[in-house]
Amino acid sequence: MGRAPCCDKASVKKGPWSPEEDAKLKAYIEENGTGGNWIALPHKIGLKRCGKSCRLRWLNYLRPNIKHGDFTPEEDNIICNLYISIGSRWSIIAAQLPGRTDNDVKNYWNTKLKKRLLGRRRDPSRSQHQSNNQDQRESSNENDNSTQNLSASALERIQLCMQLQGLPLPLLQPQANPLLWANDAINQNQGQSLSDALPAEISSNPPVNENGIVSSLDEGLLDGIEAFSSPSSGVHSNVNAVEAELRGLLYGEEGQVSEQSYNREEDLAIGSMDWWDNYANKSPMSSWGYPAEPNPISQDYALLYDI
DNA sequence: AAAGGAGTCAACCGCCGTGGT
DNA sequence: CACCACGGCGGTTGACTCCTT
Repeated sequence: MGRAPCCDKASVKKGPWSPEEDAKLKAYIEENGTGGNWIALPHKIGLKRCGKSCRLRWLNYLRPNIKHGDFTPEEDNIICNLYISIGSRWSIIAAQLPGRTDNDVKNYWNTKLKKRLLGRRRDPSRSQHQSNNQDQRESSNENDNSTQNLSASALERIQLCMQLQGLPLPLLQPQANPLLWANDAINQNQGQSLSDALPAEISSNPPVNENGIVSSLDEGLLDGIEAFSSPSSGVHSNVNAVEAELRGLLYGEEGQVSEQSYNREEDLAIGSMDWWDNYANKSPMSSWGYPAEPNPISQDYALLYDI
């Protein structure tokens, strides 16, 4: 049996708020507060709106000191830092950004930052010799797409997997850096089965069923790692590419990630260790390409979660 | 100029945690 | 302890705008 709806869906208005509705809601709350009951509020002021809708409208738009648009580089830093550390905990992230709402931050991440961090990929069709052969172009694009999707989803899913496995937060555990984790699994265990390649933390609590098949939750993640680690795939160096790209982006080298940086083994060491060590242990903010300064947010979060 | 695609963002949906009874 | 109502949250949707062809 499902939960009773919070309001009569048939009688409430949906969709964009009119200026009149905004004015009513704003005037009432500024004078009386919410009264501790959002559900009852619309009835009090004669709005044909769901209480939740009123709450959302107030928190995301009408509330004083709300900032819209034009996120600053510092705000980008905070969002990226926290997203990598804690994932899509938008309310926590937004709480670190005065004037920003969780909805705003979420939208900003999904539409801009994620693409900048995960979505921007070198386009082989541009760097390779131009070909007039349509089949070749399609083939190239296909490979590019699969690599692109793989990199992004693998990165996010590695993070998600770790969180769900209850592993230590990467922020304070460099050895748990998902990229390092993937790299280690790949580079130290070439030729082994994936389960053998998994780190102890995962192996001791494997997301696999009795048949040795990974749970649906982690299939994508492990697909990604399989593909990275497959000797025949030739794409395992894309972990390096992701790191190089992250560094390129985060160190302000936008558009300057070179051809060479994508397939050089040195990148593994440079990208993994420097990036994460800087991020986790030294001056986290400096690793994002902006002036180094203490990162009270990380500290606050560590305190908050007692890690 | 028009059509289609891509990007953006406000708003909705439904689940979950919590506090009150 | 169980139940209920509510607030909070993250994921998703859809309308709108802008861009490209």
